[in-house]
Amino acid sequence: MRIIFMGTPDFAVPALRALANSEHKVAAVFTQPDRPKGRKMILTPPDVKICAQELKIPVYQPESFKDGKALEIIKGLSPEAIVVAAYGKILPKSVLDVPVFGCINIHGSLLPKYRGAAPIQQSVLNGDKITGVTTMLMDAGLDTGDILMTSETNIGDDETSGELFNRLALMGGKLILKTLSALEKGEIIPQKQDESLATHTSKIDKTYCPVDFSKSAQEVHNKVRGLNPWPVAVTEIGNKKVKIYSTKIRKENGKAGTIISVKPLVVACGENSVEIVELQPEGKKRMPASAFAAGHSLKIGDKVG
RNA sequence: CGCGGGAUAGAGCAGUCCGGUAGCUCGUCGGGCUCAUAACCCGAAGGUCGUCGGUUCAAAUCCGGCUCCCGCAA
Repeated sequence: MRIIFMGTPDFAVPALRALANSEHKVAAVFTQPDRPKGRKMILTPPDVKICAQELKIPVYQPESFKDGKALEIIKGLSPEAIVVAAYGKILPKSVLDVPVFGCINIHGSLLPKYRGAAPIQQSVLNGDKITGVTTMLMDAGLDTGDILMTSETNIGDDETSGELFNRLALMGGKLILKTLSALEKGEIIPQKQDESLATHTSKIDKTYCPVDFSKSAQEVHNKVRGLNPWPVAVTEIGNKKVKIYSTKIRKENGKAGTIISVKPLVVACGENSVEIVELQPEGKKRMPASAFAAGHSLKIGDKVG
């Protein structure tokens, strides 16, 4: 099948690679324009662009679809399908209507649950046990199109968003191949989404980061792993701002938000407690919590948060 | 010139303002105690104080250049 691929971050890369290595022909890749990133605001190309260049596939980075130029390019490529994975732009109906097989989105949740921006992190934050990837036919709404195929997986008790991202990205790559070949053979009956089960997720930003130790240890743990590797849960220990990279749930109880053990470093929560395993103080590198404790003479009863 | 923190023993920190034999917690190694231990006690090893230059009788500390690391903001 002749396809156009649209995607931006690392999540989309395995799908692009899977397609490029398949019997399908990736005629072009659309991705977001290069953006300034990092401390020095260096202009950085999206991961998908880097991958596409390596695969010698033409790359287009339109700022907008509004002026119709991008539409002309897409029509000129005469794709049979457009595959979209975390592209980060809304496609107008005029584009959706171009390919005969339609525009197929790879979404990082089991739709209709978690429509929208950050489904993978949201599923970890909520402590879900099961998630997956969905391929769907895009329509004018936000992740509201008919479902083609799904693939499920369990979320590990200590799995981080980053780890789940990687797994789902690979699953997405496999699923899109299955979906395309089934579509070609006419073996798929698109399923309407059950609107009564639909939920939405918003973008994750740093307002999610502060940890509330009055919540249960499980909720704290979910926040820590859900926000890893970005933007990372934060709190304050000994007047220092620290990011918390990983925690373990423990059964001890105590006054919420206080240290109940220094070695290992354990903080009491509203219910049970969490051991802080790895953290990063402001201006410092990541370090084991034991190292941080060694240099800051923390005491049992010290307040955290 | 976006704002800011940092580089000192294997790790994490103090010491820098006010120059004068480099210290703390942890780890490591040896010994002791113990049924036992990640607990406790005793002891030991381990550092050209990021780099280059300047001032000085004397620099981790004061002055200037350079390199690297990180937080915030975007």
